[in-house]
Amino acid sequence: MESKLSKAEKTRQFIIETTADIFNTKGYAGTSMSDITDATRLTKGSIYGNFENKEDVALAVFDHNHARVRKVIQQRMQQAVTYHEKLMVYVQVYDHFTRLNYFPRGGCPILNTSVEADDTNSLLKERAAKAVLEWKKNIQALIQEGIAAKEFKYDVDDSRIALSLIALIEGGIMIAKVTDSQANLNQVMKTAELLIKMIRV
Amino acid sequence: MESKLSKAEKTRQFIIETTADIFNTKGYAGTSMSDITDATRLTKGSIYGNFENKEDVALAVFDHNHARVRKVIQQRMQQAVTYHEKLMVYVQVYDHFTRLNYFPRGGCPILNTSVEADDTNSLLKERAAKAVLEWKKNIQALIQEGIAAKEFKYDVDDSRIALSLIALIEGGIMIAKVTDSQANLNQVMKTAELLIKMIRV
DNA sequence: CATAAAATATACCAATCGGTATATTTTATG
DNA sequence: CATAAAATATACCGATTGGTATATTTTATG
Repeated sequence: MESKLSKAEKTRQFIIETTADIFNTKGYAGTSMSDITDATRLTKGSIYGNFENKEDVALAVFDHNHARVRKVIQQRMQQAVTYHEKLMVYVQVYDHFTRLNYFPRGGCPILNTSVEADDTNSLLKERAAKAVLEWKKNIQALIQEGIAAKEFKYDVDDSRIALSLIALIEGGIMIAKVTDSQANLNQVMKTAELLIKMIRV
Repeated sequence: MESKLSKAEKTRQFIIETTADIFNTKGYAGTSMSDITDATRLTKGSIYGNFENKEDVALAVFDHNHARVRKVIQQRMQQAVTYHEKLMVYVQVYDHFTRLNYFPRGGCPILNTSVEADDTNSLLKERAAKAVLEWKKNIQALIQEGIAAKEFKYDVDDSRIALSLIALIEGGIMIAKVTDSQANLNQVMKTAELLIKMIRV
């Protein structure tokens, strides 16, 4: 019988899922192979049978964590009708950043990976950079469609708005996590809301 | 003769200065004692004679890097006349973030330390949190003085503006560093400028 | 310039690091 | 149910980790 996932594929997925939070809290340098074997209750042989090395696990984990966050956003965005509402999904999601458990423990994987890897690990950096630029592109597309639908002003600087929204979110998360205050993120999200309001016709 | 600094104090300062960039690029977990001895050409005995442990070095290095950034801002702010100009110092400084070498290699120490330490090191986290809240307080004070001087609207939400400015800057730095694009930070700083313009009477 | 104290270097520690070669077990297939 | 292949476990590697006890050197002082 063809099982959907081979044993190894299942193990691989299991390793990724059980170490997802570890990498996202302790970081790449801070996570050891023994952290991985302890958490999975597997041995090194099993880990190295499914991954090339620690970096390879970290890369797969980043993709997994990133996909998880994306999924939450996309899901909510489908419910939204207007483009204004669609953009506001970001504000709403990060307004409940702490409470909701959509997010992997340790916060935003893009932020964590970007900040750790930008000077130390080119492969992880590349993934994080791609994630940021893809995110930017998605927001720009929403704005452009909103313009076409006469919802947003025709001369909106979509690139600037997209980058600023991302910066507010990621910077807001940084502040909220280090000060242990979701309220601080909420205040930043109010400015994000203002930014979105300002581009409406 | 009373020398200003004792030998040990000079060595301590030397260790802090020569490892400042290392900690800020590789992070706390990523920096090893041998990184420190290699860079300083000192031995472990000398390092441990002046610091309790690695964490103790990292804490001193954070204070040093943070003070360095603060100094640049304060210096420029003294030249500014109006409160609008004072707030714009942030925009101007981070508009040249990459070019200028005020900043320690590795980017913003507050961002780096916050993101790494918020789930792993309570002492470093505490320092970073203090730095953020002090920064926030300073911006709020500028806004309040600007209000008193009839330069800013009387009903400005100073807390929200302060947090949003910080978020834009730190989020913008994250984006710029991971995408290797100062231009991305400049676009975010344009929004910061807009934010500052909006509170004027 | 002798001497005590302070600062630095040397030599070492057990533990852990990431990684690998090989043995064992589990799985799929005829 | 035998067998080959795939997956996992065992046992090990040298290097490096953060840290310390002690020896040596440098500094300040009477």
